[in-house]
Amino acid sequence: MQASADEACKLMKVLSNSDRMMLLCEIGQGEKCVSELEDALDLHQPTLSQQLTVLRKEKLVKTRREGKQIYYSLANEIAIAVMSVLYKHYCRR
Amino acid sequence: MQASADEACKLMKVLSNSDRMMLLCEIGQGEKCVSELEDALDLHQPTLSQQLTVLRKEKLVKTRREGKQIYYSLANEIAIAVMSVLYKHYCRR
DNA sequence: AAAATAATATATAAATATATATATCGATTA
DNA sequence: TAATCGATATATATATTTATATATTATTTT
Repeated sequence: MQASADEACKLMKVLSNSDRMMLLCEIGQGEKCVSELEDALDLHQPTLSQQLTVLRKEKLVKTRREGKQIYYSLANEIAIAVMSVLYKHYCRR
Repeated sequence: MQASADEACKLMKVLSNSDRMMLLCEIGQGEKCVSELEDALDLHQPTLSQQLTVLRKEKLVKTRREGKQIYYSLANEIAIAVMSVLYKHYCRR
């Protein structure tokens, strides 16, 4: 039980930051490159990059390079399922 | 969007601690008093009490006193819905 | 091909938040 | 009023966030 709780918690930790949350929402609407995310979210570039690094390390997103740009997309079913529950309750109104 | 993300995040923060997570699982199986939770989770009493305080303040649980004992039960539908998704993925295997 | 530029990432330090331990307090009942 | 159950205060330890500066990789321009 401790082990399962730790795993679940790890996901909750990644989701417990509103910048990361909004990044996931944006990326969820379709693959986005970093500068598009920067425009959408109004964050300083290093802050954005740091939060994207967290999402990458925890395997919530995957990346693909195309020239100078790096494109991000969602990569984790469980996270998507949780986000969907949250969306229904906090956004769909 | 910022506002919705903040609200959702607040819930994620409460869930991003494995002690609180396990407390919610225990309480989810039926109302429990503090000493029962203490036996189930093997935490120092103040730690337990502090985490229960967080759950109370964020309205994830409600309490009822019966004599000296205080009984805890779940009180938040959204949290229950998220826990249920997590349970399916991390525990039901 | 070297230099300049654009897009993104990393290092590090300071600021802030969270968790934990020890001690103490308050309420209820016997 | 003593014993039990649970909450709170406070100090310390630890983790997270944020800002500033710098590095990396790819593309243009010369």
